Amino acid sequence: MDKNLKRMATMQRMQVTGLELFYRKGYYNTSVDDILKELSLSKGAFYYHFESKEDFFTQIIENLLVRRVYSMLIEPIEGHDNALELITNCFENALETAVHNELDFGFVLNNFINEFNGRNENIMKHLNDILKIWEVNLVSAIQKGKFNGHIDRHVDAEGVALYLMSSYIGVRTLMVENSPSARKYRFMAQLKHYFKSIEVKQSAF
Amino acid sequence: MDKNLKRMATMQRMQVTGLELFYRKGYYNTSVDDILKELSLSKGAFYYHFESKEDFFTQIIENLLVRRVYSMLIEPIEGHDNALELITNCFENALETAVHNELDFGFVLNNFINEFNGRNENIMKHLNDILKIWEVNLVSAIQKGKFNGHIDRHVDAEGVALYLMSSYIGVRTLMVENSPSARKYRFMAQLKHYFKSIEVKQSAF
DNA sequence: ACTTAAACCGACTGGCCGGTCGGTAGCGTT
DNA sequence: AACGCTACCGACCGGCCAGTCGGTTTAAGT
Repeated sequence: MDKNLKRMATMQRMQVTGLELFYRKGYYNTSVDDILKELSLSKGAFYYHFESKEDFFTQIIENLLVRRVYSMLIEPIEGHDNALELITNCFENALETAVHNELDFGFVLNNFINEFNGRNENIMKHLNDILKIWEVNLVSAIQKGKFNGHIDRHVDAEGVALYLMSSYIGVRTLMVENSPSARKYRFMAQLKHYFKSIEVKQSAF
Repeated sequence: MDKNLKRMATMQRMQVTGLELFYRKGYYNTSVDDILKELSLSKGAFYYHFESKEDFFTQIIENLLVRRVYSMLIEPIEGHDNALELITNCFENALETAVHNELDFGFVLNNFINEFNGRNENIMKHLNDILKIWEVNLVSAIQKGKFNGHIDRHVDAEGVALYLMSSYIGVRTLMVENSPSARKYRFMAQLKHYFKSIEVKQSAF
């Protein structure tokens, strides 16, 4: 078990650095040696722990990406409060980390999906699974909102989820170069506008 | 001039095929030879007409991308009719071509921006210019809509433009794998919802 | 028929990158 | 002290790719 710890620690270090570099420079434009140089490790170490570059990336998805998407985009919307408020705060926080140029997982997904689309079916399946998880959880949050009387009963939960995911993914691309902070602010304002159009109309009777 | 025509024709063929392949496989994953093979041309022909792969791509942006973004995303919203209707129809058409897996230029921009972000500043500038043009035209269409009494005077035109671009770019990523046609339909329904929240409220008096 | 230049050919180079493999350092076990 | 195993080293291989260059084809001009 002690030995296993050593093994795990090295693999973890490689994966964390790998994700960081793949995110910044893209999968195909990051060589295995790039990652190894960062860690002062050798090719031998890499291929001792992983079968191939693709296997390495697959494990990164399963060990790091999935969990971080959970903690950043899914757990925050799981409560029983007003779903629209939960989602608003969740997006606000996620975009705030994006403003600071940190790893942001809606955008990471967008990047990787674009890079692997039509090129690596296996990895695409993994990435789509994560999107699916996000989507399912958004849908159920919205349905909960309808049940709790915060959201208009007539809205299409899947449609709203799709629209939310779309706008989030898209705004991240638009934030990469031009005044991310201002764009985040504008985006959140419009999101609230949109939410007003689907929340229950409480006429002032 | 006759000679120039030959020259132009060959360069045009290379650029059209180049854009097609860069779009499908990515810039860095498409070799110059890939493009040449498709056209039964040789390396010599390529480097006779273009200085480098990067120069080639820059010319593709300026000669093809810019124009097609104009005809697909900008000209359709330039009229004096109801801005929200114009934009709705424009997005509807653009997403319809996307459903059929054709070149779709909102998505092309997203792809390329992700690929070049942090890697090639020069190309990024060109791509951002196109986004800027799109944005400016959306903003002015919305302002026209406010002036013409179709859109609520209190809305933030830049915010709406950003939100529209975001959602469009994002939904294209989400359409690449899962039931694009159904998602297009859902997306358009939500877009109309959103538009209802920013159009002028005409109480039925 | 001869000249000239534009257009195009394709073998080659140098560098990078994923993956291999024969070795070895360190450490616990006996 | 000898063994054996995990973790790691780094030289090397084969393939790919952007870019080069000496040469050939084509066609217009004279």
